[in-house]
This record gives sequence, structure tokens and C-alpha cells, in this order.
Amino acid sequence: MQLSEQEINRRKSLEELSRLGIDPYPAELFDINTSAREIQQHYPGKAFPAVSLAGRIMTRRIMGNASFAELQDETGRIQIYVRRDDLCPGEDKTFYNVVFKKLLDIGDIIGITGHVFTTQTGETSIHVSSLKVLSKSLRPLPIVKETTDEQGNVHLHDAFTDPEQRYRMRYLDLVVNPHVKDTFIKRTKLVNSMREYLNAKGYLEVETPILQPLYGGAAARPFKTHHNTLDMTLYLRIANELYLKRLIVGGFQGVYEFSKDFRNEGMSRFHNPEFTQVELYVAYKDYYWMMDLVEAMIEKVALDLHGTTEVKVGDQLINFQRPWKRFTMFEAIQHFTGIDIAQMTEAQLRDTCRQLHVPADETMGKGKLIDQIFGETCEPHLIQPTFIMDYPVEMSPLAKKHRSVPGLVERFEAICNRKEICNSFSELNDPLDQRQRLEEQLELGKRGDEEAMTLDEDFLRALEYGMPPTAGLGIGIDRLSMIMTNSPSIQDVLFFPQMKPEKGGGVHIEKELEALGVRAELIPLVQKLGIQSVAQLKELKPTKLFNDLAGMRKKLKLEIANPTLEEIEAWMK
RNA sequence: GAUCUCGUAGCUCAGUCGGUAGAGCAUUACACUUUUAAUGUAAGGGUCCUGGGUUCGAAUCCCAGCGGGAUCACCA
Repeated sequence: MQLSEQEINRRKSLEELSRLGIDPYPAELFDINTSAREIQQHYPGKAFPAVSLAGRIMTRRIMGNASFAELQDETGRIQIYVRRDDLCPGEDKTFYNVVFKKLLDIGDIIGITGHVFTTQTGETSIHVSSLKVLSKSLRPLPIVKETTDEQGNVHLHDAFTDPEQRYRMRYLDLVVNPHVKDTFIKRTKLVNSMREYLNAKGYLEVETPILQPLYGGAAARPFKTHHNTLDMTLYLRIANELYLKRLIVGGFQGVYEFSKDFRNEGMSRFHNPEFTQVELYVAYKDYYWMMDLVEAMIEKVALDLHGTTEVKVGDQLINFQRPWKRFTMFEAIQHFTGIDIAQMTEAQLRDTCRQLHVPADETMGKGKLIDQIFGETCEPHLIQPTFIMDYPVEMSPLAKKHRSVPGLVERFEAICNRKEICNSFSELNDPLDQRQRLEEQLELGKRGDEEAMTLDEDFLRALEYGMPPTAGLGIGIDRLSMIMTNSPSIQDVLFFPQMKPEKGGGVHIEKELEALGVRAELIPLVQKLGIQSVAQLKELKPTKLFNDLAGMRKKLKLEIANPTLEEIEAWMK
């Protein structure tokens, strides 16, 4: 492995610590009796004569025989004041002069004891009486500094902002970018808030299979895997709808599940291959009832997270206060375009698309055309939470037919900040109608629609035994978290968003090169040339590699013998 | 998949007309007993993403590729 100068320094410090009899990774626990936040909030109202806390060193200001450093724990930062003669009351000043000043670095984790006081500059600080190394950090931490100008604005310096680095190394992002932690804490609060709400209503939180023999409940391409013992194909679920409905058939009155679902589709600012939904099914209810529940629950979430129903998202202020605006899809289209499409035939809808400059093609049926017009002309205007009701039947094979309007289903979505945040129906519980709709989906599948639903005979069997009228709901937790935390990308609300694999970096390359007969002293040179695999090496022309290696040796001023061309040709075989 | 854009020190970024590669922080050394982006002095650190082309000469201009980001398309 190629170590940077700073990494080498830190490894040397590590050895030096061991030599001085200090275990850089001690096994025993370190007792903590407070936190940075607790001290910051309660001092000086409350005295802290004997604190013990632990955290990571984030800044250091060393001045001779006294030093300041900032310690960061889970709750925030606090300054510590370290004096030589406190740490080393006797003759031997090694622990301060060598261990603290030289062998510790930014990023190291230490535990301290001491008392809280206020410095001359007014900063609440801990006067350290003892210090213990808890974990030595071997890599330099990207240091973010902040200053506050006269207007009180905070400026960041050397911010760790590269999105790729932040997502790949979320642990670092969390250490150096404090607001990131807040986002994820809010996300968890959001889930807890919903869970409280649903539990208070007496609904049962359940778990259903992630590995499913048939994928259903949504229209999406699945991830496929294989079970060895059963020798069968299994799919990662794209939704859990069909399993939760089976539980309603089984007699539960309300069931819900926070579920990771998986869809093998494009990735974007709004799409990650695995994402979280909460799905809820309640017997003897319909979609109007569910609208009331959604309003109430999301309003509570906003209040729990922000203490108000108003949430700032980008430059919009979104208000989740009940009641939300309600439109049928036709009303929304009429509202935003002035055109009433309720009675239109397919041909008329196609004309309307042309008139409104909405892209449409010949494969689109009536339902798809309506959805297209809505998506193009209405969705971009829907900032405040709005319910859109009554969708074309073609697009909703699991929703019950509308009680009064033919061709529609009893379905609604809540749109907020131009995006769908939930989807809900009066669930289809007529087993014959359901079979027919799924068979239509099968037809679509045969015609090449990769997202068409499959036909799950066991699910239909369950419906045939009888499912009560039921209202169902799915809420995208990631999308809602984006809104509730003012995050522009789904990657900001996922700890570890899916990324392309990192390039190269195989640890075994050194051994493989050795096996080829490359001299040990030349291996770092080969790596320095950016060669990360044997295959890559073998693609090069021997003469080029020869030149490059010689050049690199010269550049690095290494006192080693250049490889000969014959030597290199031998590697290539 | 398309378009735009970026790639320079560990980090954040300058780099003029094509002419010896820069700053701050970080690192190393020394000084310093209340600092807070500590300070002062000194030092080390670079495949200027890769490959090709133009040129006496390329971080800089041209072409291709790789990687990242953004926008769009796809995503009931």
C-alpha cells in the first residue's frame, strides 16, 4: 500500500506511543459522565467540578506549556485547556511535551477528566487534569474551519464538499460536517413520529418477506437472485403490498411496515436502487378516510421535527397544516390548463397533448395520456401539499374502481414540492376483477413491458377467501425526508447511497506483481504509474513500461537498479 | 443514454499571451502559560486525470478516453 507522508508520520507516532508504554487502542472502557452539549447548555448556571468525557480532537492550538484543543463528541464540540504541569506534576514532562504535543494528532480519540471553567476570552472550556489516548487515527482528517464575521455569518474554510467523497466516506462526512448528522437525526425522528402515530391508533407493525418468489405490488423491474438449496429464483421485493393485504385477509384490522424496497431502475437525484417506504393497510376504510390520516400524520411529523407546520425547502416555504387542497386529476388539469378532459376520447386526448405541447406517442393509451398531461401541466405547479384523486384505471391494477365515475379508480397521491410523496387507494378486494386486471398486466408483460406486474396466484387465492374493504397507503420515506430536511438529493438522506464501485485499489496487486517476478523495490514504482492490475500491466508495451519506470525512478531519485527490457518482457508473459 | 461542466500538493483553490508549478490550511522542526481560522520563524510535499496531436517548448491549445458533478431522458 502506498502511504502518504502524513500517514507514515502517524504510524511512527503510533509506534512511539507503544514504546512509551501507552496502548493506542486500550481495551478497557472509559467512563463518561457528561457531554459537550450538556456542558455548553448548563454552564455556568450549573457547576461541573469533575467531568469525564471522550471524543475526537478536532483542532489544536499549542502554545508552549499550555495548549487548547477542541474535542468533538456525538453532541458537539467543547474546548479543552491542557497545561503541562497539570498533566505532568512531577519532573518527567514527557506525557505533555512528547505524547500530547507531538504524538497526538487531529482526529485522534481521547478521554479526559477535569473541571469546567471560562477562559479570559469567555469560552466555556474544560481544564484538563488527566488525559488518556483511546484511539490513534492513522489518516489525516479533512479539517473544516469556520469563522464568524461581524454580521454573524458563518464562513467555512477548506470544507469537505466533494459529493463523491462525502457519500463514499460518510463516516468522514459525519465527523467534519455537523449538519449532516442533523439530517439523519431528523430522518430517524420522522420515522419515529410516524411509528408513534400509527401505534397510537392500534395498528400492528409487521415484517414481511424481502426475498419473494414473485415480485408484485408495484410496476418496476426487480433485482433477481437465487436460492441454492431450493434451486429457485427469488426477487428482492419492489413493494410489500400483496403480503400486507394477505394479513388483512387474515383478520388484522390495521398493519404497517417500514420496508426497504428494491427497484432495478435508473438512478437520479430522486432514485436510489434501494429505498424505504412505509405501507399501511386499514380494514373497513376507504381512500377519503386515508386522506384525513395522511394529513394528520404528516402534519404531526412536521410539528415533531420543526415545532411548526411550516418547512423551508429550497426557496419555498411549505405549509403542512391541515386541511390540504384536494383536486381530482381532471379538476387539476382544468385548473392549470383551462381544459376539461373528463369526457374526452383517446383521439381528443391526443389532440389536447398536441395543443398543450405535451409529448405523447402512439403506444400511449387513454390512461397514459391523461397521466402524461397531468405530469406535464400540473405537477410542476404543485408546491404546497395537495391531494390528487381519481386516476385512470389502466395505471392502477390494484385499486378499486371508482364508486361513481367509470374508467377511474379510487386512488390519490399527495404531491408536495413537485414530487409524489404518497400513493393510496381504496384497495381492490373483488377477486374476479383483480384477476382480470392482473391478466391484463400479463398481456402487457408479454408485449415487452418490463415493468408490468406478475400474477400471484396465492395472492388471488387469499382475495377469494375474502378481504374486507380496505384503504392502503404507501409513503416514500426518502422523498419525505428530503422535504423535511431541505435536502436537494436523495443521497443526502441515505447514509450510504448506492455508488459506482471505486476504481482499483486491490490489496493483492503487490503479491501478484511479485508472482510475476517483479523485484520488490520496483513494485511501488509500478503502482505509482497508476497500474492497478496485472491485466492492465500486460496491456502495456514493454518498451513504454521500460521508459516509464526509468523515468519514475529518476524522478523519485531512487537508488535502485533500473529494470532491463528483458526483465520487463519476462513479466509480460 | 444525451448535453454542459470540472479534474493542479493531504484539503480548498489560484495559475495571465503557450515559456522554470503557486497560496492558505494540513504536515515536519523551533519558540511561546488563556488561545480560538492562535501567532512567529523555517522546511518538506506535484504523473498538473490518462493517451495522442500541434509546437523549439503544453497545466494552458486541439482530439480521444477515464472519473466526478449538474441538467435532461428513463423511472405505474
